[in-house]
Amino acid sequence: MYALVDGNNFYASCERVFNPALNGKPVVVLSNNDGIIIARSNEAKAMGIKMGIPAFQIKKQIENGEVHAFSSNFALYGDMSQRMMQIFSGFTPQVEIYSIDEAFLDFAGFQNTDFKQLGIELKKRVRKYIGIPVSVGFGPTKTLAKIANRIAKKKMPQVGVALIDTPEKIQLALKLTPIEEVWGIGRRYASFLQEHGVKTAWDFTRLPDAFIRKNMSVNGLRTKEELLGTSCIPVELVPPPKKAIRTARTFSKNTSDLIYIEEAIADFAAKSARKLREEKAVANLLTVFLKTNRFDTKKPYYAKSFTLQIDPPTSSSILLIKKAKEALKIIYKEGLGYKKAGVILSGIVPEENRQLSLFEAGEYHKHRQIMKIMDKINTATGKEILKIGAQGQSRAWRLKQEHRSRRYTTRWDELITIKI
DNA sequence: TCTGGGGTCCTAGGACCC
DNA sequence: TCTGGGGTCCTAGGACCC
Repeated sequence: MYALVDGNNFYASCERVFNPALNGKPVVVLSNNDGIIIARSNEAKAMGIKMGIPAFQIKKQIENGEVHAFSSNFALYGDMSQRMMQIFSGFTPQVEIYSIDEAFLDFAGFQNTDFKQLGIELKKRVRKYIGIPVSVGFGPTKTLAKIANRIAKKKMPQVGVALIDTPEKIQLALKLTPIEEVWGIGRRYASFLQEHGVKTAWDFTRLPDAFIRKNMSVNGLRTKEELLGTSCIPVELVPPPKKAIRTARTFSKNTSDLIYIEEAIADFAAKSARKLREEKAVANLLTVFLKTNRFDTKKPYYAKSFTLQIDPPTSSSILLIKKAKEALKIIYKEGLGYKKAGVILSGIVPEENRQLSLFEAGEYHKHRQIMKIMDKINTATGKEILKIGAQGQSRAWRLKQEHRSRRYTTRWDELITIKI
């Protein structure tokens, strides 16, 4: 038996933990730059506020206090997430952290367990210690656990726990689940399947294997098997090493200024490099991309990327910034208003497997020492106190965050400063 | 005026090798 | 008139997830 546990309206719930006056009120959380809606409380959903819509569409309701809006505060959500996962691991050591707000729990070997009761207990404990409401779905496969979770949330919100443990319940659950709600069936496949008369998860399991294989690759087939109760997606207790690391931002304003863009790209490269060092890895490919505003119908859309080989592979912010600037110069065209840019590191290998070239050993160790100290200080202070000069001070491209809450759980200095 | 960010996997087709 | 077979690796594009 597997469980899928997730935080209800996770980001909105995190904000409420520190602002209980907002319980029962419409709350939304905005993306970077206060751009779009990325989380909604039930009350906000009930008002018809859709996921992913641009924030300006509900600007009025935010300003007149009808809706409470928060800029995203990922330092807070990340920390709350860790605490929540900690509670999960008190129920089984087999926990796969699937995303910031959800985890698969593997209950292999739990004989004669009342899972429903276990789910209720888990919910209670998370609520008590973390303050976040969660939903729990149990099923014999991960895909069915997902479905059970959805049913718990939609059909039995008072309990918030659902269990699929017999063939009869599997069938019923599949018939209750619209095809577009199935894990692994996205927008494209859903509309394709609907055109072929598939409305529910149950209809999908009636399709011939050959048809699924031909149109949806082996993944489609796997989903079918999982829906029928045969587990083929294992729980991953150890996160696999990253294959790509990316840092990208939308600028709050269009800019054509190469100096500012260079600064932004340098900062993205440094941030990516730091994530790379956290993985204890080095990269041998670096991609820089640059885009104009894709929503502007009056001007031609320009989006280009360029990838450079990094030889020998490195995780040094200094070297990666240098490379990123090179790549930027290749794709930068004067006179365009750029809206978004980013840096992607790939070709990632563990640091210990790194091929050392004969002549760079000295420089490599020098950089390594500098980075180590930099990371140590920045981690200890919780701020980016030490930076490479190229990352700049002006931050003209900085994020717009008009509604950010405090970093309640991770930034004590900030709290104290505000009190004074 | 204003539209996010960070990932993964699969497949087809081309380049290249013997 | 006639133009092999078998394999690997890489990349771009398209699908998916949160």
